[in-house]
Amino acid sequence: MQDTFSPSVRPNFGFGAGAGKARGLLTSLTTDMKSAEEDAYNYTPNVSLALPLGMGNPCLPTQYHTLQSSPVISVSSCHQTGYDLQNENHPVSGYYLPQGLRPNGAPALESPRIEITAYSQYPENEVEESRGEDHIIKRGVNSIVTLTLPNADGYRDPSSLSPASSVSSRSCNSDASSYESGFYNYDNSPQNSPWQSPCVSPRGSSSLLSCPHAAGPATGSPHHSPSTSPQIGAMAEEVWPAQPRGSRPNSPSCSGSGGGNTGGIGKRKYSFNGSSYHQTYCSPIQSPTPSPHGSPRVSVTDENWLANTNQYTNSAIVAAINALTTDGVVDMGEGIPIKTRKTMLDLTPSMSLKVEPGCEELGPDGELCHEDYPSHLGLKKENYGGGFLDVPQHPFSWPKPKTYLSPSLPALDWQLPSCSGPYNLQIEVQPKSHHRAHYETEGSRGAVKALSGGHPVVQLYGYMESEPLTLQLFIGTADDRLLRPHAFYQVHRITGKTVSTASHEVMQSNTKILEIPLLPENNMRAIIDCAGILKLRNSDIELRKGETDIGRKNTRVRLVFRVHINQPNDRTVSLQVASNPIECSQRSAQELPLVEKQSMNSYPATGGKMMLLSGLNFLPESKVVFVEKAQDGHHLWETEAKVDKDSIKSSTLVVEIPPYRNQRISSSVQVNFYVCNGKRKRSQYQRFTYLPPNVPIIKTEPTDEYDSLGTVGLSIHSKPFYGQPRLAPIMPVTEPDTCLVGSYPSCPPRHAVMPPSSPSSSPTLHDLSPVAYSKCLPNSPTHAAPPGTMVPPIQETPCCPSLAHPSSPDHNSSLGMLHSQGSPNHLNSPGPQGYHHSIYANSSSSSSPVSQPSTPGGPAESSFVQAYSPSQSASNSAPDGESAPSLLPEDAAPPSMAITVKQEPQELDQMYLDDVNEIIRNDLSTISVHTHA
DNA sequence: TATCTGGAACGAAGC
DNA sequence: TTGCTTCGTTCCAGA
Repeated sequence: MQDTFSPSVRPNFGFGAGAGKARGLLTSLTTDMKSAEEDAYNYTPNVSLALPLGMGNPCLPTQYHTLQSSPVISVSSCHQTGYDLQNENHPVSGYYLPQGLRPNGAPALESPRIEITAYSQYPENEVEESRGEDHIIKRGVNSIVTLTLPNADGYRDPSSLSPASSVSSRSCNSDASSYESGFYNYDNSPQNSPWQSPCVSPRGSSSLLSCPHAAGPATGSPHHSPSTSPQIGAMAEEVWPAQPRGSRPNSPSCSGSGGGNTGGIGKRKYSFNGSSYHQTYCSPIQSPTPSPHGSPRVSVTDENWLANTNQYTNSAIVAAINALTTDGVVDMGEGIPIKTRKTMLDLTPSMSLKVEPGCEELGPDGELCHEDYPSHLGLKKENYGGGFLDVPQHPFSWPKPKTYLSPSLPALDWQLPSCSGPYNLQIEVQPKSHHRAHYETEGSRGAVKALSGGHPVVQLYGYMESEPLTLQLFIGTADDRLLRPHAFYQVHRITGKTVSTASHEVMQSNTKILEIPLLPENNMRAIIDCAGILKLRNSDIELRKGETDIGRKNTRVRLVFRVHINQPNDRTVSLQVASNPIECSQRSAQELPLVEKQSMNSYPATGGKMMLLSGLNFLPESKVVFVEKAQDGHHLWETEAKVDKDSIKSSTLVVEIPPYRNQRISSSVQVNFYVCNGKRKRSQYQRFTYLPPNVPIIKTEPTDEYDSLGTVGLSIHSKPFYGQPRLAPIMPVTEPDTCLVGSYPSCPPRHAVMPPSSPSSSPTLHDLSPVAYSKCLPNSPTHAAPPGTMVPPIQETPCCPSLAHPSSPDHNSSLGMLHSQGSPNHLNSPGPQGYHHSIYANSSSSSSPVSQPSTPGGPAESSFVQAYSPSQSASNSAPDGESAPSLLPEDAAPPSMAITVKQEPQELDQMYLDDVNEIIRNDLSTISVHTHA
């Protein structure tokens, strides 16, 4: 949020070219805005510049401790590497590119921004840096203004956090919060928040020297960004006026339209051409100057904002101009909705609160504040007492992990690997695919459960220290874009007798994070029985400035787990894994067909075999459609499979595998199929691989649960729902964890550290090393990949080849990965689809010089991925040994596969998501047009 | 009694 | 513009 302007971030600017460019821009901001925009949107070539973190980032080293010697204004545009790949239809290659622009997934790092560093402009004292939401306020030595062109900071209001576990928790949406709402939170985004930038090694990397900025706000804490928004998530909550339960009045929507529950007038319309959508993109909010008041954002009036079709850039520019004209002092009041202002004001006081010991306890990273920490409680009550429901502290406590020592934790929208070096974070037990989220007006609907009836389980492998760690959990998106915090859902802490796992909430960049202890005595394994999902009113979120996502039909989420491991060298390794998608709406859960398992993942092109599908909401009229798409998104083939109507049950369905359109394929071909219950009622895409006729099929052992199904004598394979395959208990399929290009040392062999099966580890692996980063990040615009490319958004390399069990059927995937470091398998991976190679402090950087490929979206990677995707996908999709890839010689697969196999980057085929994506695409294209025009 | 759940009503948006 | 459908949000009631 807010504070994103951390010194660390600056490094980006530090890049020679980038810096120079930036300066030029400054001088000609007014006139050159367009170019800036273009940069932002197109991810122009500055690839090198784009890499925020990379080696190029000089910042890292001294950033925290050293002041910059000279003011620097730089504009950098980073590329996102892999976003577009996923979009099949993006007219604009850069759809996702504008990172800053889009909260969606664009890595903050890549978003173009303008940073202004004023050295002595502000008395050190005057500069208060708040770590964004966090409460830490630091006095910055230098004031640096960072303007993120496109996005604003607020991904979501900090305020949006519902009071922890309290049932009556207030929604973030409360009026108070609205102020922030306007901004997309990119705070976390690397761009904005320095500390999060991977490249930075908090403690000392000499490399940083190169970055003048680094010194930046040394203010003591990298966390603090001068410009940071005053708001603190927690504070916001507290500030909110108490809202009677069930009353809608507070929601913006209500106020605006006086309308119905859903938000009447205020509700956004989904037409992209119209301005309505634009409204949300608002101003760049970050105030360049540290505002004592706490309002960090540069205000841009809505009118102004709206006027521009290129809101992102324009706003950014405007913000920059404002910043310049005001010397960084921005009149927050201007352009900010009354409501917002009010909130801001309210928040002001909270700033001080931020400086709470509790937060500090966690570590230098100001971002993380434990709301629940006892130490905080007192403060909260005192300060926020009125109308705020204090969340009871969790009775459990555990030794405070030292994981947060690193000031530069990655932003929540960063794509992190699930394994790195010896460590591997895995979801041993996936959550159920449906979990009805509760509104603030409702009581809790309980913790997310596992399919088996228990709860999700997460385990960290490879960690041998005695020091406990903290597992972070937040609600992430599950659409086809990069994984990022979900704007419309927050994790909700569940407490009670039935909850065995300690936890507490923390706010980071307007996203509530549940922190759960990972204890050595528990084998670094945590049962997630303390996490529910809170639904925020769409109207509340959509009305926020800068919010670009729409809530309607955007009801799918993923549980995102992170762990930060401090290394001896003071570096921090951050791992992340995301669960399978979870449908959170009541209606969807009741109406949409869901395929949870399928008896086989692959079969010869001749087809004809019966496949048993297991899931929910199957109807007599359900249809099963096999689809093959080209990389450009075009349908190459589509056919309706024969369904055995007699055997249809609500939870099982038997379908005959249709023959593939080409019976003579020489390599496996991945297609998808879905179950359709009618218009707009389709299941997600399920993967299926057609094998060359002559390929021997290896069958996996049927799982117990399906043994009886024998109707067709089929064994069911658990299927990864989204990107991640579900592991069958018996035959755990290792998801091909992909890593960013192997920059990072491969994960330890699973046998050594890992459990036999790794179900859901997210595919992420990226090299965090700075070097890798620099190389990777800058993907060429090409990355923007042709619209509609099926290539996974982010190219990941199989992260831990070793992860694949030799014994596991999945093995193939591992093979593929081995050969190609970037395997696209993440297609399935639920997790982050793009990884920031961010290991900010990662020691391993050296390990993989190669990191290049890992770059999401990097051209090279793309191609690479394509080539292997088939196999990978196959492997991914078919964990069971049947997948062709495993069978095929390593050499054999690649080339041909590239041609025949199309990978679906995202399996979100839900109509919902499609709709949303479509809208966004349209919107973007419109913007793009304007920009170029 | 409080919490969890499932179901459904209500109203607005979308078509 | 109207009517129907879809969806989000709130409310109710039972376990």
